[in-house]
Amino acid sequence: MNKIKDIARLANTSVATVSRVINGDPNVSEALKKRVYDVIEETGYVPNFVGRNLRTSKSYKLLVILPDIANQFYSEILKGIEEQAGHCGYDVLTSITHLNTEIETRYLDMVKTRQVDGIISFYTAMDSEKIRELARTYPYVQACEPDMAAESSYVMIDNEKAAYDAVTYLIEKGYQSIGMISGTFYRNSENARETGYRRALQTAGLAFCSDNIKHASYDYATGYAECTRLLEQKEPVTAVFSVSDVVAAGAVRSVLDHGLVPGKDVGVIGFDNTSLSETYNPSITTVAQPRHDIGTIAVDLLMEKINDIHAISKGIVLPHHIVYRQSTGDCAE
Amino acid sequence: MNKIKDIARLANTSVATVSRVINGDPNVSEALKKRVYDVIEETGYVPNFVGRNLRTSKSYKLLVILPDIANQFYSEILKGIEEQAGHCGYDVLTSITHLNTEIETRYLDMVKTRQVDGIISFYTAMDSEKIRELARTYPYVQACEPDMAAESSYVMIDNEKAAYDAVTYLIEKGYQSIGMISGTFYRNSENARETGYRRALQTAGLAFCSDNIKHASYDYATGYAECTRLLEQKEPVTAVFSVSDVVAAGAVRSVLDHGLVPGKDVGVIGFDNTSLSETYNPSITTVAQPRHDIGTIAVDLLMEKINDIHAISKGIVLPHHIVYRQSTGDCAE
DNA sequence: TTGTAAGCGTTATCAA
DNA sequence: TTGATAACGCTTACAA
Repeated sequence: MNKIKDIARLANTSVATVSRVINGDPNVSEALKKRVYDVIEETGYVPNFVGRNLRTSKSYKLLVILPDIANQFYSEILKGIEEQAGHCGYDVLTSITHLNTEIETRYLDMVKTRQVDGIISFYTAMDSEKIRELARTYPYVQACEPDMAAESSYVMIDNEKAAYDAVTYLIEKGYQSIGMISGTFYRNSENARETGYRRALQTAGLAFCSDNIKHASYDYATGYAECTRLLEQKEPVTAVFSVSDVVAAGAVRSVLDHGLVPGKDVGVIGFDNTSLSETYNPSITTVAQPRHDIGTIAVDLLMEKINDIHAISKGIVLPHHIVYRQSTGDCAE
Repeated sequence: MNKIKDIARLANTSVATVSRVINGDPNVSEALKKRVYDVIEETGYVPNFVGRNLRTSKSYKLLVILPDIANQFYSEILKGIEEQAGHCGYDVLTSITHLNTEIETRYLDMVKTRQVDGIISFYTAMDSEKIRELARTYPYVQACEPDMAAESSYVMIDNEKAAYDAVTYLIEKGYQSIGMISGTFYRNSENARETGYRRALQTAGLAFCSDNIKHASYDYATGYAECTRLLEQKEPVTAVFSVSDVVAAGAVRSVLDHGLVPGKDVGVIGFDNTSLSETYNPSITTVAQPRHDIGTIAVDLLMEKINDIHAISKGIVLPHHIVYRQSTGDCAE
């Protein structure tokens, strides 16, 4: 494998000059520049970035840590991240933890071991103190599901208000007995959304009944099962607010299997506006997050920390909106 | 930021010894080892892997290049890759090209610039000659959608036979006029599947009509639109074989909107056994690929090349199977 | 404009 | 068992 030294020898010049040519330094004569380019062309030389990165203490790589790629939700966010990172001259690498702390540790270490310049994380299973220490010392930004105790920069929506808005909409639609299918993983947002759910009931003067909050994994089957419980309990619900679209899809199916009509007999609202909510039959009303913006802003926040690790940590809250579809009787067939 | 030199000074020893301790060299006295560990603990020292990687010419990182993360299909494959890579002491990084050649080039270069030890690619938009040269010189394995001219190792299913099996099943179910919704991106597998479709018709003595092959993007909307064309053309089809589940979902919806019953009036088969095919209403019969095995085998093939870049290139073909669901009248409600 | 040489943080060779 | 030091491939003062 050719190194810069070989190129210098073949082009009859010094490694410094070759380096200058590679890095577009204008202070190289046209003749020499051409000679070097020719040799690079001939030999197919590619600089070793490990050597470069060591010397410059920069990798121009960002790492995005996702809990789970199966979640449609992250696709559009990632596009925003890549777009903005590209503007800043950074490449984006992604890793998936599958909610495993050991794996997460390995990837978090990539910023400590200088293999990436910063990290954007969408979920952490680590304890707060560890993350706090990390965020204090290395560029680290949280998105969507921040651990507030970490005191890092973060970007997210107002989950409490989002839930409040969704449930309030169900109430406006005339549904009186509203259940919620929450989750068991993302406790921060789940708690916030449960709070919003209760506040909406309270504001409307509806009674809260703890039986009406169920908890599902983020999959279709448990969404189906928990909705079934809500529909078959002593005081059945007539509407369901779910913390995820796939769970809402399971719920809709349960409604159908009970001989009820989604959006008429039973209203259903999901969360995240994933393509499933759009394509499911019937289509599912859902709370949409500004995914692209979440991505670009996460990068901006990270850049601030990369440029100055002591930059003040910012929390940025972005607006959400509801997408109205058949499962609440909107957007008729 | 502490470096190995600092640790050596604080522990009153040499950098060589610290390096030995870090790397678990047994030839270090217990006393010294403890002293070094204590200092590492106190200081929170983390070795700089860029320095290490430069010295050892190894990164113990693999890069997986995906065309598009929105595709559910890759999630399980990625798990297989991560599992097997873990066994081999490698971390897995992922990048998404969005089918953009420029972006793909940037990520492919990571193996040339020595930032990763090898690459597994699920789709390439580059021209064959470039990929051939890359695969000759660096560890590079193709999965699912190989460019055969690249002469790299690869792992995939037999797409021709998979399509043949799917269409033959529709014929066995009694459908006589079978359409196909192919795609416009993954030409290798699409061509193979179109060939399999035609061979199945031929084998059954059914006439092939070019009007019966439509081409959709890999999304719901065009699946819906193309199926609509198949159902409304002069000689309407009574069954549809689609190269992707999401397209099949659109097709199913179109069938419903024509007042027809999927799995009875019109049979539909999708491809990839993504969760959508399982959860869609009605559920969708589909061709399943051995996703987990595709992942582990891709890693094995890559390791062979990492250990010896001149190792012979292997093509591995894995079995597929059909998952029977409602859209072909199986697996009754 | 060009070249020499130090240095990035590590590992590994060699000698002690 | 330990330590001194060269080397990995590159960038960047500094000197010429």
